[in-house]
Amino acid sequence: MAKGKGSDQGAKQNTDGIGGKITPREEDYPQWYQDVIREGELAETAKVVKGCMVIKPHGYAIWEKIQRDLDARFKETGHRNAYFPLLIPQSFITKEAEHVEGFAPELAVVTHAGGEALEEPYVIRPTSETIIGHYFAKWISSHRDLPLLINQWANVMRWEKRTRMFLRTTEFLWQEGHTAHSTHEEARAEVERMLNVYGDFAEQVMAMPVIRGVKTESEKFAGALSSLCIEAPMQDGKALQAGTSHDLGQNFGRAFDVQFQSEEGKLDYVWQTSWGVSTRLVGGLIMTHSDDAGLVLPPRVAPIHAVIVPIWRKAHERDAVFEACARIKASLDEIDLSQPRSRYRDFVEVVVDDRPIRPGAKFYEWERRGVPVRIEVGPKDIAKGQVCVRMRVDTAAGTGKEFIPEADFIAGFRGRLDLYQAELLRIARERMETQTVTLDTWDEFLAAFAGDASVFAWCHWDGTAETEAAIKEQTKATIRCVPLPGQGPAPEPGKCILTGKPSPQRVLIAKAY
RNA sequence: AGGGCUGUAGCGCAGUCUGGUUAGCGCGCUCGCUUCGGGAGCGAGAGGUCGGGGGUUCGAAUCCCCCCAGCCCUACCA
Repeated sequence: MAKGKGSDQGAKQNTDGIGGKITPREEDYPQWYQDVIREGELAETAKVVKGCMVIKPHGYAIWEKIQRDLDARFKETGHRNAYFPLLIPQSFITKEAEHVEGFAPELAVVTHAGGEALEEPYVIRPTSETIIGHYFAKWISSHRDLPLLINQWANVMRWEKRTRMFLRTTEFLWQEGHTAHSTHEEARAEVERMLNVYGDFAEQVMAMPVIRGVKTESEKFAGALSSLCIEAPMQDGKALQAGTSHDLGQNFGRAFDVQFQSEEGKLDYVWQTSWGVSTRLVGGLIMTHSDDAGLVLPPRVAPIHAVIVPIWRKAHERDAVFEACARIKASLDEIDLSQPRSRYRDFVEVVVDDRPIRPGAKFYEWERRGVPVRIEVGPKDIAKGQVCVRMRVDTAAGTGKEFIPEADFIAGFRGRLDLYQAELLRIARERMETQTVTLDTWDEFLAAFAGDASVFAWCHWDGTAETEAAIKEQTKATIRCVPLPGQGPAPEPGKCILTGKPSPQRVLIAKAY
């Protein structure tokens, strides 16, 4: 076998041992996912608490990036943050019939406090519709109090049977928007508006393409009239429900007696919505971009944009190299990455890795952490007034080692990040296209979902829950959503892929996380 | 919740079947010297409730019981 001359050959032979091993995706995708999280120092399983995770600083910093961008978008659309109790009186949960049925199996309940049994147990919130409904009832009495647009950043707990880091943990961090409106039309507009906020965020900030759609009756939120969602394709062809936006109708308004007096003086129940995204997004980020060398981060969610690795041998070189590193960092520090009309200013985050270990070891480490840009500064570079640049992933934003005049590099840095961001989205979209198929026969369908395989399949469906369940039972694939206008193939009638009965349009089917 | 696999140092593992002195190995970690543009070399070190509890035994990482946790497959699930 011919030996590759590229450095990658040597690297592969040494992946176990120093640091941990990252299992290649083709070998074992779930193991790869866990390896990336461990080696990227994103999180670890709590172990001492079932199903929970410890989010480590680098992982949490990504969540903070996500939070900050979304928070600005919520405020931009008129929402205000508030905070409600973690514990909810058990009786609240039971007030909305469908809601309690949906959540009862996964509730954690506090039965004792202060050394005594509680008269009425508290539920640890799995979501806050009920307790927020209670307060909405107190806050709303007139149409002048509407719309009421509230968001909460919080943790919630759902006792899931099976957990996976970031994707489904017992406790997770999220935001939940809760709004109340005087008409159903207005509430529906809000539901759509926030779904689009999520969709835009996923694509623009996370560089994660999504399909926007409507959940089927069996997949919708417990207690909602309907649920909109964004579904993101992962590298293994499975779908990740990355965000949901629910039309709650008047269900919770009735359950919690949230009434308002209209302009005409009539009493009516409010129309409510709720919408949320969670730390699951971090899992989606990992499975959208990362590779066998570890984490890959789009610049807009990267806690660190660039790492500078000083290269030197002799003591007298050291000072000059460190000085150059400090100068380059200072120049990069000044670069403003803020988006137009942003509520917050964002500057380039740079780390100079001056630890006394060999450069190669640093390269591997920062690659595993997903830092977009690596800069090497050595005596030769200083002599030539240049920097050596290597992007985390080869794209149009940069390929291989580039040697660039320092001033040009600084001047082009923001553009480089923007292009890299765009390239990651382009690559993800291309992959989505290759994973997306239009299927018309059940044989094709069975083949596409054989074993552990999954694709994004556009198929006709007769619209019945029975067929939906049959598809799931036979293939483990589920109807992810009925696409919104502009998503997926243009609607045209056809025949259900399983039953042959008439279908008005194709729906998205995939295995799901 | 059912089935399977697993739990020994930070990470990855051997040892368990067939019980027996101070529980090993690789990497990582600490110190020293030489090194430093893709995971350095040599030398000297540190680091362990063998997941937890109970039992059998002269003696348990090893055998038995219970529990906890993780991974995979079902089932369940915004």
